[in-house]
Order: sequence, then C-alpha cells, then structure tokens
Amino acid sequence: MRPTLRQIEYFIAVADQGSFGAAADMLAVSQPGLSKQIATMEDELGALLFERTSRRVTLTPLGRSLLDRGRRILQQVSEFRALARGSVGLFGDRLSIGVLPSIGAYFMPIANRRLHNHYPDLRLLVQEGATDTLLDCLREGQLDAVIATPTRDPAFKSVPLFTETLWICTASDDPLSRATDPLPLEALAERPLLSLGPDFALTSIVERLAERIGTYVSHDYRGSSLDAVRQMAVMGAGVAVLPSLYALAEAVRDPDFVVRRIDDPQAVHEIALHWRSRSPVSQDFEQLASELIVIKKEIQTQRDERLL
Amino acid sequence: MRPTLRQIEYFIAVADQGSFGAAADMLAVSQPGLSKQIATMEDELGALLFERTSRRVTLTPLGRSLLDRGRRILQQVSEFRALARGSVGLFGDRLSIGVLPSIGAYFMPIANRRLHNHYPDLRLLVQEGATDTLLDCLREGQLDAVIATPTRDPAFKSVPLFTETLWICTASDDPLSRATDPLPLEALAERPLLSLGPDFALTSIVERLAERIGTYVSHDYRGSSLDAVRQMAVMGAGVAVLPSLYALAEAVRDPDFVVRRIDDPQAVHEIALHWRSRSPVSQDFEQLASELIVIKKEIQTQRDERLL
DNA sequence: TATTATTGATAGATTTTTATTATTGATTGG
DNA sequence: CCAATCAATAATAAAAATCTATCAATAATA
Repeated sequence: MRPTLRQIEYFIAVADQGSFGAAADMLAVSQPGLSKQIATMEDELGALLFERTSRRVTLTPLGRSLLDRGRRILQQVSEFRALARGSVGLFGDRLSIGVLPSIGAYFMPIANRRLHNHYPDLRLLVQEGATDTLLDCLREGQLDAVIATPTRDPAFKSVPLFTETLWICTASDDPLSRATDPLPLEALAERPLLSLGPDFALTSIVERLAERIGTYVSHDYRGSSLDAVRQMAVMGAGVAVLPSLYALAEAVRDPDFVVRRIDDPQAVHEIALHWRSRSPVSQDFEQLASELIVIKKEIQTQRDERLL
Repeated sequence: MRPTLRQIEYFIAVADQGSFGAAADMLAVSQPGLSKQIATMEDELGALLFERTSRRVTLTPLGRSLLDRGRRILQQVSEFRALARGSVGLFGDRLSIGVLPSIGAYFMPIANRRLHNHYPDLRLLVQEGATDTLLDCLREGQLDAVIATPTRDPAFKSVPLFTETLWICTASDDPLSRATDPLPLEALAERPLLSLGPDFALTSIVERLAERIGTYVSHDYRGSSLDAVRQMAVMGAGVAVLPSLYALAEAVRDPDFVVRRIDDPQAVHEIALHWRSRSPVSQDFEQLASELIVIKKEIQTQRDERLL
C-alpha cells in the first residue's frame, strides 16, 4: 500500500532535518536509499513534497500539509504495536463473557469491580443465558468465555470456580418458612419444586433431587428468571430451589425473606470457567479463573459478616 | 516499520472474511503469502491475533481490539494519498456509501444514474442499514459517506439533504383506506402502529407520534424491512408508517396500493449526508450533497407528474 | 468407518523491493 | 576558478515478499 510507512518515515525525517544527508544519518541509512524512497513517493503521489534549493531543502505547501497527517499515521502505528505488545499475558480491552443468571446478577457486578483493579483496561461484556446456549455461543466465537455448569466437551477447557449450595424459598405462611436452619432433603417430599426452564443445568439438578425423594418439578410454572421462580414460590405455587448466590443476596436485602439451605451433598451446583481449548490465551483464562475464585471467597466472607 | 501497512491490510481482510483463503482471493494474492504475513506479524507483535480452528478463523480478544485501530490507520493512509493527489479522492476512486433502506431502494438507483452523467468515473458501493450502524461503519472507515438521520456527533460533518414525509398504509378493507387525502394524526389514535426494528431512527419518530396520541408501536411485529412492515399492515396487523420515498414509489407501481400522508408537522424524517470531519475531501462531499438535493427535487417533480 | 473436501501451514524457488557503495553533476562561497 | 557540499544516478547486493507445490488436520459425506 502506497505510500509505505517507510516512505512516510523518511519524509518526516527529511522535513525535520531539512536535509537528505542529515535525515539519512539520523535514520542510519544511506543517503541514496533515502533519496530514492522520497523520489518514488513523490512520483507515485504525482506531486513534489520538497523544494530542493541547492543549499537546503524546504517543504512545498503540499508537503507541509501532509506532514501532520504523516506524523499521526506513524504515531498510530506505534500505538497499534504498543497495544499489541503491552497486552502480552493480558486480554485485549474487551472480553465477551457469558454467565448463568445468578452469576450475572449477583456475582459479576462485584467481580467486575475487583477485576478492574487488576486489569484497568479490561471491559467485560456480560451476557446471561443457560449453560448450553452459552457454550454454543462460545463455540462459535461470539463469546470468549463462559461461567456455567462444567462440561466434558473437548472443545473447551475449564477450571472449577466454586460450588453453589441450593436453598429453598417458600411462602411465608408455609411450615417450612418457620425455621432458617439447613433442611434435610427428605422434608421436601410430597412438595412440588419450582425451578427454571428445561435448558438450565440447575433444573436438571433439581429434577434429580426431586426424583430421589419421589416428588417432581412443576412444569406448569417454569420461571424464565430466578425472580420469577421466587415470586411463584411466595405465591404458594411450590418450593423454589435457588442457588446460593441469588438466595443469600436476596436474604441480605430483605430480612423477611426466608431461605433455608438444603442439607444434602447432592444439593449443589458446580460452576466453572470455560473457554475454547484452542484459544491462544489459555494462560490468561487460568489466571482469570484464580482471580475469580479469590473474589468469590471475598464475597462469601463479606456476606457472612453481614448476616451475623 | 512494523507492523507494515501490508500486514495490517491482510489482518483486516482476514478478520472481515473470516478465512485466510477468502481474504487472499479478495486481495488477489496467494494464500501462503498472506498466511506468512499474518504469521510474521503475530510473531513480531508477540501475540496471536487469530484463533485458528480447522473450520473457521476468529479474532482473539486482542485482535478484536486492534481491528478498529488497523482500519483507522489504513483509512488515514488513504486520505494522505487522496490529499496529495489533489481531491481526486472522491470522484476518481470508489465511494462506499451507507444509506437507509428506503433511500437504498428508491433513491440511490436513480441518483446513481444521474450522478454518472456528472462524474463518469464515480462508482458507488451502496450498503443499507440503520443510522447508528451506518455511522459506526463510517467512523471506522468502512464507509466513506452515509445518508441517514442527522446526528450531532462532532466526528462527522453533515449537510441536510431533504425531509421525508411519513405516510400510512392499512389493509384495503380498513376504513382508513377509503380516502387518499392527508390524514390528521389524531385519526390514528387507538390504532397500533407498525414500524421497523428499534435500531432505526424512523421507529423512534413513529414512537414519539404514537405517544402523542396515546397509542403504541406494536412490538410483536417488527419489520426487518419496509416490505415486511407493509405486508403486516396489509394483513391487518396494524397501521404501517412508511417514509415517502418508499410509500410513493410503491403507490406509483401499484394503483390499488392506498397510502395517505400524515398531516402533521412532526410526521417527518430528516435526511442528511454525513462524512468524517477529518476527511480531506470535505468540499467534494459538500458538492455531492448539493447534487443529491437537485436529484431529489427532480425525482419529486417526475413522480408528481406521473401521479396526476 | 473410510473417503473426500476444505482449510491453513510449510518448503523451496523466484521475483520484487529496498539498500549499499561508488560516482557524478550541480551549486555556492571563498 | 577551485574546493566543498549536497542530492541524484548507476551498478550491485541484500532482504523481503510472493509464488507453486505439497502437507497435515479436521469436517462433511458416503
């Protein structure tokens, strides 16, 4: 592409030095080489950039008006390089990340703030959805990373981040709402459970729990959001099973909101960070994962203190 | 100076095409040569720009953040050249222009023909889209000019071209279809309006009108094209609000197609020509704008004659 | 499951571009 | 008029970019 960056560079050097020879010295190239580049540049542009008087070289009016543009171009190329080099071991400035709904509303805002301290230039674009949907987007390159239920797909690498416990929420006049201590799973027998739509991995977990104690997940009311699920429970449509991030955040906000942890080793939801195995920045993702783990612990500690 | 302009050019081509082979074809170079350039570029930058899976090529986060910068650099080099060659830039080269859908289908074909008489070498590449999308492309240098709703962004210069009036179209058995004279806005009260998707400035105007008379723009049926909007109106889904260029062109084509102008000072859509303020060929654009204004008047006169 | 097609990477030859040295021609101050 | 200075030219060398041919990996297809 003409003019070449080299030509622009030479052009600026000559303009600055006011002499071909001096410019050549400064750039540590031979004077004829530099002369040639300027000549071909002028030739291709169809106009003279310098006025050669026998004793000195001055810019033509055209050359003068091109000088700033040339400088700006070189400046931008150098910024381009700096940006590329500077982000070795870091992400670029935008990272598209897909997360489960509970993560999106109750984890990402905090995580975003803390990550900002470590990566000041990082801009997170968060998209919420179900695990499978998100992983499809990840596969197709619409997302860079996904925080969701672990998967075994070899197209992805993943690192476990944390485990969410599952909590129940019922109408305030429900007998289950009378206590706040962990609840044995069996106490939910005979009670219809409420959860999200069938796409969500959380729902599968809840279904498995329901099966174990001989009850079922209500198909009539399937929440499109965790808030919807909670509303249905409050109205008495069943027992909502909610992930800890959501349940506890709401409990902190509204002391009258009663949630109880399900006391069962299977009443948990594993959460992992996923990215494409082929991604050339795998190490960055691993580092991101460990940051996120730390952040989760901090959130937990902080919340425990507020609850006590 | 690294990266080379050629490397940046190749980089952008691959990003745009999503494939090394396609990019090489587009640039009329061999695929290995292009691969090599990208490889050395990545090598010299010390970071990968693309993520290669066997079936597709996607940008890494870093690549994505460099893309705009790259485009801007090429854009500026091309402006540098254009400026040097004397305003040959606009009417010698090809002009990529983005326009609103109604303009693209019912104005550009005619404008193109007439412009050809004045500027025999001018080749227009027309792209359709919503105002914001087009202005983004303009900013990034993918387009040279945009004909769309006026904006206040200081990055752009603009000249008003003309004002489109808004017209309605309803099903043929609709009471509103019985007359053809201008319609007071109030006659549309209680009637759901139909328009394009939320990206389009036209839709905002229609929404404002709807609000004034206490009705709404149907969200269930949002046309992806003006034709789609008209179809929905013909099927009785609501009252389509269409810009004059589209409505009158269709009315001329099909005499049974009933459209009525909305008789209200706010039922109008301003249209302006935009270009980058930094463009070295601003004068050319101003001239282009005045040509376009003349052309619009000619079209109007011509159509009025055919309608009478 | 085997086969075919597609896609990007690699190797080596070749052309094109850029740079170097040596030299020339022109101008100007003494 | 001479010596000094500067940019342009010529011949050649070095470097870079590109091409052809081919490979390896992976999906799609039979």
